[in-house]
Amino acid sequence: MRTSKFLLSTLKETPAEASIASHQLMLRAGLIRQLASGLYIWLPTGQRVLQKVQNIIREEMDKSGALEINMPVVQPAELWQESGRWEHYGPELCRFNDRKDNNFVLGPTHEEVVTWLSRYEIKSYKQLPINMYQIQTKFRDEVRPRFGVMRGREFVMKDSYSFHLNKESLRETYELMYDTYCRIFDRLGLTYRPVEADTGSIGGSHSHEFQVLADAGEDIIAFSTESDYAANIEMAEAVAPAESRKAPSKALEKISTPNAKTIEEVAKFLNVSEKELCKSLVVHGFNQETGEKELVLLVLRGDHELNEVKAEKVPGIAKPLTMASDEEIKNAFGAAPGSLGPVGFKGRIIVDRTANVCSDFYCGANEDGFHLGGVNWDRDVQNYEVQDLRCVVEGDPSPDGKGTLILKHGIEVGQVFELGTKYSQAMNCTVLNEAGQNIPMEMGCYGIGVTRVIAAAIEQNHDDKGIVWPASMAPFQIAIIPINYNKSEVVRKEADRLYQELTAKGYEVILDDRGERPGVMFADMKLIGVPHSIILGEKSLADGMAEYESRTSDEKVKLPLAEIVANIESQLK
RNA sequence: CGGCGAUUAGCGCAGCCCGGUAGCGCAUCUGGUUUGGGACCAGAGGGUCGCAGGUUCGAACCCUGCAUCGCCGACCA
Repeated sequence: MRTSKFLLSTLKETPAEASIASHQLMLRAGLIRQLASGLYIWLPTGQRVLQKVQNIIREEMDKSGALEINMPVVQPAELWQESGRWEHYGPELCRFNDRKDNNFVLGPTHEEVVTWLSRYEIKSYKQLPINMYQIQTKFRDEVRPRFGVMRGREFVMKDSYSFHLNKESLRETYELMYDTYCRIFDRLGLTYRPVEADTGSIGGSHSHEFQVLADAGEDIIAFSTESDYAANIEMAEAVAPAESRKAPSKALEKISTPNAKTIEEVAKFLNVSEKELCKSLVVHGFNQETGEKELVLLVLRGDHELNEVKAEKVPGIAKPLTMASDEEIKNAFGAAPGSLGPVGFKGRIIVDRTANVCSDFYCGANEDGFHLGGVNWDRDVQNYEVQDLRCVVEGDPSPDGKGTLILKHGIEVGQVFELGTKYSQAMNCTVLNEAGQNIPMEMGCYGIGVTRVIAAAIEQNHDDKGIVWPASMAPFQIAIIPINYNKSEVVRKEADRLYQELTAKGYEVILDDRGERPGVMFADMKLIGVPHSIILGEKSLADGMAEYESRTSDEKVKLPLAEIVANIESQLK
């Protein structure tokens, strides 16, 4: 490619809307342009990267035996009504009507469509297992699109779906996909970790996420210092403290705490550590026998945070987790949030494992402006349950008993699920087994955020000059930077000759034939992150020399012209 | 969806408080000079000042509403 025939579209200044490195660099390097909130155009440079990532994914998926298909972006609402997700998916699912007033959705994912497909195509266990994938555009009307393509509304995803006669077969393919994903992310040159994950709204029983480690990541991952244990913080278990609760040593007392409402304020006012307080949160729940709505009080130690995913999984707590309104709280407790506590509360109380070993603690008195001190479980509060409710913090013991936990930010670039029969049962997707019985197929699903992978790669690989692509993703492998291309015939001839030679050998080369000043060319090629550069100048050429520069080092190496190609080829191997 | 903020040339911004000729830097185009790390000189083009309404002799500026974009939070295969 010659720059004069290309749309380089680099920017010297950073557009104001971009806050993280990958977003800024994708705009500056001319990879993407924003069309509207969460919607992006992929410019030629970006499209080249996108295609490289897609090709790697496609190669590895094909190698794993998966079959590529292509499903429509637009899907009939009936399928979503069948699966039940028409009601449950919420406003993120973009719905619309066609001219005949039929309901449709823009596909945020394709479980329904692929299940419909299998229902018609798969009749016999002899056709199983089968794994079908596509690389395709998805649309999710995100509440808050941000960080460029990291969380766009429209994005490219590789999604695959496997169908099985039984759980053993599903587990085999799950493992195969897990390994395939490792190979894909290895080839993409990413630093990542597979971690145990929650299954979220897609449902299912068993799941791993593939997390690219980066400070800009929106997820938090817990790792063990001494074992392979790694889990999304949503899933990471806070094990029950080893020490047992101390016996009460103080009497219950009521303390006036004017204007102290938050844990921080109360701790400061009482001049005690936040660990000596317990915080009380009120959420919606329902009676498990009658189904009647009720408020549930969750109690955590003052310095801990509620893990909403864990709370939602407790039977009798509303899903999605909903905090009670101030009015509901006032009616049930006689006090506003900021002065709530378990003492005297008649409803259901769920206590976090760690809060449960607190003794002589402080909590709200259920009277505005007052807290209680010297509170003790059993003595002062009798009817409560104990659950794991909190987010783990650094230093907590690892759930596998080996080492302690550390926390890091991650970008979720892939996830694998064992779905089981959630969709096949709801949508009557069955197969005949050897005994001639119709049974619902076991399903798995496996996704990779293709566009997000690119942002994640840049988060991990950039410097102050621009993107430093992993070799497998770079839009071009080699840049030829001729100084005085438009004036010096010697330079122009050699640049053109090298360009032809390298292109003929199948390398992806960009020749900067704009005749720009050297600094401009150096800056642009670094910004878009071309891994290898050949610099041609009149003086060096007179001595039969050219210069080589790698994107990862600022040093230029002078080499005889005759060796320059062989030198680069050895590095590209 | 809540809180905050922004919207003026392709990009980054000033002008608004205190109403009266719409500006700066970068980018673009022309000519010249220059050519080893985002040059210089001279000139040129480019604006419904987000939209609608109001106040006023007169609104980028004051007032009201709306829209869009962003940030923080909530949310999220």
